[in-house]
Amino acid sequence: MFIRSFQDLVFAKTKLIPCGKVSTYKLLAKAVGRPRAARAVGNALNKNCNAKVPCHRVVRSDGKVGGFRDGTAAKIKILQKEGVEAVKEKVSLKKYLYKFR
DNA sequence: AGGGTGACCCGCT
DNA sequence: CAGCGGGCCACCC
Repeated sequence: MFIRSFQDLVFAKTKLIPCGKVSTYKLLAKAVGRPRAARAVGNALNKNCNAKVPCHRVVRSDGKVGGFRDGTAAKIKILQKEGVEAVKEKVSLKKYLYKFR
């Protein structure tokens, strides 16, 4: 299918995040060509949390897990299942950060 | 068409 | 180092 909007582009990139890794809203925004649209990225994921899109693997640039449609706690729970350790709702980007190229 | 919202980021205090 | 405010962008009403 074809990408017809900024949102779809965000989903496409989010799907590329491998299991056990995480990415940030800002990096995602940059990957889609809108380095300043980190906010819009979060908005997009919030309205389209599909099972095909691992939106739970997207965290804030400071390492905080950020928010989640089903609750921050649930997001952390999933991340831990994936193998990502979260302390005080924060993850080590130095270890789990996945960079786009 | 205009205004308000949101899973954010950066800078200043 | 932590907290507060403003700025930015895309989507919905």
